[in-house]
Amino acid sequence: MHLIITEKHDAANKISGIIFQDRTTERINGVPVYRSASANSAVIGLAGHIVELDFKPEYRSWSAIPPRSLINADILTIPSKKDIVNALMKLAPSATKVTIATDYDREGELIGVEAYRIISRLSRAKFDRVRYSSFTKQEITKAFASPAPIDFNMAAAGECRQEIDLIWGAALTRFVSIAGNKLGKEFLSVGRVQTPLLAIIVDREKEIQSFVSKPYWEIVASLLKEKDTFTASHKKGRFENKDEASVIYKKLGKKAIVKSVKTDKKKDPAPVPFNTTEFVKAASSLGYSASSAMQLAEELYINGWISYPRTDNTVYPDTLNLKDILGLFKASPEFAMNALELLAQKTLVPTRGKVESKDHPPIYPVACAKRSEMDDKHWKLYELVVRRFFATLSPPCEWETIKAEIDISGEQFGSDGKMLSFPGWRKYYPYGMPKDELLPPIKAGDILDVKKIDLLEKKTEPPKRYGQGKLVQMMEDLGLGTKATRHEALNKLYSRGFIEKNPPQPTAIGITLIDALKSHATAITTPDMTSALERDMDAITDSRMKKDDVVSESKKMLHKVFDQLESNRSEISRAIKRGGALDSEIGPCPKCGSPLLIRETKADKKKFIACSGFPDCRNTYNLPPGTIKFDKAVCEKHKLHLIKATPPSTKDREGKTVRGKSYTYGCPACKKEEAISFAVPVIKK
DNA sequence: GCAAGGTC
Repeated sequence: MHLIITEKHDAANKISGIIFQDRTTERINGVPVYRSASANSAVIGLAGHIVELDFKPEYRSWSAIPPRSLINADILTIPSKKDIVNALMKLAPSATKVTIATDYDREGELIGVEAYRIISRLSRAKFDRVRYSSFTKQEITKAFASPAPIDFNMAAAGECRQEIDLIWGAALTRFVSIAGNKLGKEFLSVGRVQTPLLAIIVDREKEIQSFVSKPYWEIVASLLKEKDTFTASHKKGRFENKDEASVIYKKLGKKAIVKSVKTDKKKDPAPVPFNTTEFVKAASSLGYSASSAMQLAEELYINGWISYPRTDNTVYPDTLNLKDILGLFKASPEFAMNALELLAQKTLVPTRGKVESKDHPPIYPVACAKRSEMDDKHWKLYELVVRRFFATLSPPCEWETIKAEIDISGEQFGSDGKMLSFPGWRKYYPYGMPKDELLPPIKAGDILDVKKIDLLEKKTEPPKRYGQGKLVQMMEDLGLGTKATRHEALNKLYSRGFIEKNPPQPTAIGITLIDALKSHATAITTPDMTSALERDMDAITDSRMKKDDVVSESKKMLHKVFDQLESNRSEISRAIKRGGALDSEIGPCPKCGSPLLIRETKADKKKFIACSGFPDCRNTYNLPPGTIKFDKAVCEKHKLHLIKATPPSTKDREGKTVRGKSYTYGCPACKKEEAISFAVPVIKK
C-alpha cells in the first residue's frame, strides 16, 4: 500500500480528490483516511506537529529543580497528538511506500520526519517527499510525478530551533518567575520571540514617557476666490520662535497674489496580494485585533470561503486561475458589478509583492458567499479578502495634484490640493481612502482677498503607540516569529499581564521585566538571537554545521547568562517584585515594595490589608467595614490606590433594609498615619 | 504551570 501523509486534514482531502479516481473515506481512531482501491493507496492528514519536546519528568518541579539545571537536562520526544500517532501506527505495517506531502517549508520537513520516525519503526517502506505550492491539479500532479528524498538536514535545523527554544524559554521563565515570586498561574514568561516583542513595546512607551513637548507656531491664511475659500500655509511651516512668526504675522496685508499654479498627475499602484501579515494589518485598521482576525480567518477557511490564511506569499502562483476566481462572483448581488468589470479588461495582470514563497498561495476567496450566510464580523473580513483580490487585478488609481505658490505682502505661502481623477483599484477597495482636497480654480496673476490670518500655536506630539497590525509587520521585518505565531505572541503578552489595552501598552511588571533582562540577559531581549539562529539553521540545512554543535554552543551561552543572573539575583528579585506591586489592585508596600493583599482575621473575619512579603515584612493596614473597592486614582505620597467602601446594609425600625451608601475612604496608609498622630499627640517644645 | 512551531 502507498501511504501519503499531509500536514493537515484539508490537504489530505484536496490531494486525494485530485489523485484518486475511486475515493472512499474511512476513520481510524476518529482520524479521517482517504483510500483508493484501484491505486492501492491511502492519504492521511496530520494536524501540524504530532510530537513535542519536553524535559524528563524528574525536572517537573519548579521549586526543587534549580532553573539552571534545565540547560543540560535530558529532553524527550512525546506524542502530542495521540489519535493521529495511533492511526499512523495502524497504517504503518501495510505500507510498502510512504510519500511525505507536508507543507513546503522547514517545519513541514520536520513534521514529515516525525511521521517517518513513527512509521519506519513498524515498516520497511521506502520513503520519498513531494513539494508543492498550491492545490491545483496541475501542480499536484507535477509534484507526484517527480518525488525527491526527504531532507533530513532541514528537519534537523527545525529540531535545533525546538531544543534551543525549550531550553532558553523554560530555564529563563522559571528563573524570573521564582525571582519575582510569581508562581502558579501568575508565572512570568521569557522567550526568543515574545521577549524581544515586549522590548519593542516597552522601548516605545519609554520614548513616549520621556518625550518633551515643544511649542511651535504656524501661519495659516484663509483666502477668498470669488465665493470659495481655501487655506494656504506659510512656506516655512513650523516656526520654533514665536517672535519670528509674530513679526511676519503682523506685516501681512489684505491681498494675496497667486505666483504660480502647477498641476500634475500621480499614480497610486494597486495593493499587493494578501499574505498573513498584510491581512492582519488591513484587518487591524478595521478594528480587529491580530488574534481575532486570525481566528475569524481560520473559520472562513474551514467553511470553504477563503484560501489557507497562514502564508508568507504575496505573489499569485502561475497555476492559479484568476479568471475563474473572478467568475465565481458573476451572480453575487454584492460583487457581480465589480467582478464583471474586471473580467472585461483586455488582460488580467495581478500585482505582486516582494515576498514570494513556496508555502501556500496568497489569501484569496475560494467561493462566493451570500450576505445571509455569515454574521457581521465574518462578513466584513470575507468582504475584505474579496475586495483585496479584486484590487490586485485592477489598474493603479490616479490623482490630479495642484500646487499653488501665493505671495502675501512679500511672504511666500503654499496651498496643495488633490482630486481622484481615475479611481482604478480604489473603486473595488475603498478602505482608507484619502479625501479629495479641492482648490478653487485659480491661475497665476490672480489677486485674492485675504479673509483672515491665523497665528496658530501648536505643540509637538509624542510618538504614537504601535497598533497590533504595525507590531505584526515589525515582527515580520525583524524575522521574529512566523505567519502562524506572530499574533499568538501578542496574545501571550496580554495573558501574562505584560501588556494591556489596545493599542497595547506595557504594564509596570512588563517594563521592569524588560529592564531586568536587558541588564542581565541581553541576548534574549533582541531579535539578534533569532537572526543568529536562522543563520545556524541554514548552515545545518546545507550541512556546514551539525545540530548538536549548534545546540551545545547555545547551552554554553545560556550558562554565561545564568552566571550573571545568579550573581544579581536579589537585585532582579526586588525589581520584579516592585513592578508587580505597581500593577496590583492596592499597590506596593510602602515599607518593602512587595504587593499588598487583602486578608481576613481568623477570629472575626475582619478584612485588613497585609504585605505579601510576610513574614519578612509585617506591615498591615485597617479597612473600613463593608464592601471594598479600589479606585484607579493613586495616593501621591504612598502610591496606593484609594479605597471606596460601601457599609453593610442595616435594618431600620420598621424592619426595612437600608442599603449602605458608598463613599471614598481614601489611602489606607494616610489613614494609619492620621490615627497614629491622633493617638500620640506631638509634644511641642 | 515553562518556548515556539505546527494546526482543530
